[in-house]
Amino acid sequence: MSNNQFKKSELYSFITGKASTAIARRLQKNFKQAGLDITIEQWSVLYHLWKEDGISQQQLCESTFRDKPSITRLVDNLEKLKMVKRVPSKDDRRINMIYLTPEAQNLQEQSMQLANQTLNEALVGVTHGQIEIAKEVLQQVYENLK
Amino acid sequence: MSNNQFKKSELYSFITGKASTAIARRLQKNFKQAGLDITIEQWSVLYHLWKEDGISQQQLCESTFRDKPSITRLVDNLEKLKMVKRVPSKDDRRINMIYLTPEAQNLQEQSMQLANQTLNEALVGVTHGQIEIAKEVLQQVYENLK
DNA sequence: TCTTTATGGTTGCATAAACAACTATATGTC
DNA sequence: GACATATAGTTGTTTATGCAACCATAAAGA
Repeated sequence: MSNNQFKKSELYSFITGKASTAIARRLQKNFKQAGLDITIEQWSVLYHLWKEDGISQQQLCESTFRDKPSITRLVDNLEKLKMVKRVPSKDDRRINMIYLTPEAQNLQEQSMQLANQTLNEALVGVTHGQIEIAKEVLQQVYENLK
Repeated sequence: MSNNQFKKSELYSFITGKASTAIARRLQKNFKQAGLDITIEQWSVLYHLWKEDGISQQQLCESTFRDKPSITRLVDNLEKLKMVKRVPSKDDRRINMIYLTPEAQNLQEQSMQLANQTLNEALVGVTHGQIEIAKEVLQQVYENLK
């Protein structure tokens, strides 16, 4: 039942997120090297819009696990970069629907390829089975705390 | 040999670090609730000083996986909070040795207890064996990219 | 309908990160 | 010893986060 007893040391890098920080830095570096001038946080917003275009800021909050002010400002910056457009909803005037511009649509293929490449770099020497378990653990942690 | 073929979807939350973000938020919340007024980033610096007091900023960069400007400013803020003190090295005048104040020494027990509690909250329903594998994966990712 | 409450989004403020450029001191080489 | 190079730390700028407070609109309840 309880995890109370096991050894915690070395587990604190979990908290500081060294692994995901390292992945994020590498992805950013790979973007830059390819001449892609967006931040990974902006990319994470585009990623969800590529899956479904025209969703509200609130939906972006949930799918990117960010709070409302963060999304407001990421959308601000993406709008400045002419990557997305805010379109007021006709049904509910509180809602902004966020749409990709053609320019952002063009980034999908290249950036996803760079993301895949980055994951491959990250996972050298890790087996498929280990990855599956790590995914399960991280998913469970997220479910426990969200 | 190659991880090229396996399914990448759902793995992108690895990049965005949803799990470690969730842990960090919960730890911050637990600190706050206990009346501990430090950020988790400041805590991560103190954590390494509790393990070894009187190390240089450069050593803190390496152990916390942060760059030099980040450590400069974290130490700035910790100094304002009277948690640490910069002491110029006599051997090498480029170096600041960072020492805990008694006040910071007193925080160790309580904050580590809160960190353990947070990990327990995070790992509910996860087995010891799964945790070991997740640790190995994250460690390998870090080694691959650092 | 009028009032309360909930929801979607924005703004202000403090902290932190990434990157580049910089200063000061040490080390290595001729 | 003089000059080049490396190392330790700081500063400036842009972007992002977390939290609280706020505004506008919608939905629910009396």
